[in-house]
Amino acid sequence: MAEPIRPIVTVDVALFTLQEAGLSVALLARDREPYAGRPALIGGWIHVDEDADATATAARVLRQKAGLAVPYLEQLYSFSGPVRDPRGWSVSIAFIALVPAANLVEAGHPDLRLTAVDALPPLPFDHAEIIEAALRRLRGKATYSSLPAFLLPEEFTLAELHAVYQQVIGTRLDRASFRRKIMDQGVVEPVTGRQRTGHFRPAQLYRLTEASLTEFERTI
Amino acid sequence: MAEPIRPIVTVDVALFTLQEAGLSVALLARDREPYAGRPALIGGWIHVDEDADATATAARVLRQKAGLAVPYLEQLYSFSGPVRDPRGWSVSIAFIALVPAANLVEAGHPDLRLTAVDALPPLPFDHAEIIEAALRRLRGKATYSSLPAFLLPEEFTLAELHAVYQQVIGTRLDRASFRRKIMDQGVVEPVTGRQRTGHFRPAQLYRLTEASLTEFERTI
DNA sequence: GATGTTATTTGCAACTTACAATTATATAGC
DNA sequence: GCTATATAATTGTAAGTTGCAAATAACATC
Repeated sequence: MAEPIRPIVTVDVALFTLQEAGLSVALLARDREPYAGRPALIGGWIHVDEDADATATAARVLRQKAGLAVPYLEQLYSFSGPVRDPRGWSVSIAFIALVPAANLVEAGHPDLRLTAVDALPPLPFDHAEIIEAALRRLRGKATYSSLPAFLLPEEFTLAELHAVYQQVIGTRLDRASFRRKIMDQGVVEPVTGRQRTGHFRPAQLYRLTEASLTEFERTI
Repeated sequence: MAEPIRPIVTVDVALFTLQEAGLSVALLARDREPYAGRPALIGGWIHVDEDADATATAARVLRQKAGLAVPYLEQLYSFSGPVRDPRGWSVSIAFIALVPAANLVEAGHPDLRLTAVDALPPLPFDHAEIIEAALRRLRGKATYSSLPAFLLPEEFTLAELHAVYQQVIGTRLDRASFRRKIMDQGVVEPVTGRQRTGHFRPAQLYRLTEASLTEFERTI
């Protein structure tokens, strides 16, 4: 039996960061057809001669097209079908990446355009759907993991962490309960001696205890 | 620029059911090379001329190779890389399916072999890794959703549901707390009038209130 | 009707969470 | 220096959850 026709396989990354305008996604003008010039998710082909897996493709595409190494990269879902790409039956292995805003400004490609997730333009392919799914995952995981911390630089205050969780989840969270949870779960550790000083009482600086995602304990 | 080489794309399904031996996965002897004759996950190629998306491929493969329509089918993760398949750089879009044991016995293909997840044989490709990831997802979602209920027939007693959750999660759960949670979250509704009668006090029969997965409420 | 067994509910202590108020600590102005 | 001010961090408490144990309910069988 002859081998069936192979679909097109690409990787797309929903790269999130936090700006004044709120949670934002990075869009990049497409450099070729279809939809050349239109802003879209950062994406590209798998290179079977160099990529160790799809995650490596995502990391390479982020590096080559956006000039970035991201502190958090997670596979989201694979979108597929005959019509999502005009070139034919296709699979997009979609990823979520989180990056502190400072990294994007310093290291990011100048063509990157950050758009608040509540003010997205029309997007090519099914990229709107991918961003929607990414937001659902992001908001879901924020309720039981350290995920939102990857939107902050390595050292941060608990007040900043609190604010980031609220922005990601989209609701107000009690200050005292939030601190207790984060401390009890051992998500962060104080950076000994280091305090952020402003005009008022200085805040203790913390960092994540784990370089990777930590999930909170939960019972049924 | 020439289009890059397309990887192989297949779909693999980790089909779970519950037997006396505990949570089990369905394995099927492979009908062609590579690894012809070896038991492996149910899987197959995407047919770009008939499949609406990868989920449709998974449903078609389950129907054609296992004779089954499953009440629960969810995309798990895409596994990829140059060495997982001897034919070359490949992507497997992996799925989780749950089915009540009775369905498998009645409708399932006779070649299906059910193997307890704690007694798996060596498996071809990265199927052991896929099953491991599927179990992690299954156990994770069991703590905050109706997922394990899809291993039961449409009508079930709360004692049965309790037992299934315990088997999936792998720990003892308090009877009273479990009942309260399931009832408070509105996961099930009583089948009015219907009771399962045995030798002792008959148990109320319930069914899921939603045909699809329901997640429990949770706060950070 | 007494007994055995499973189904279901109840009571309560321990633990969590939401909300409000209090205490702590810096700068800035005088 | 002392006070005002603003943010950081903790504490107190009521309301809600969960874990554990015991009590109550309902049927079949003898």
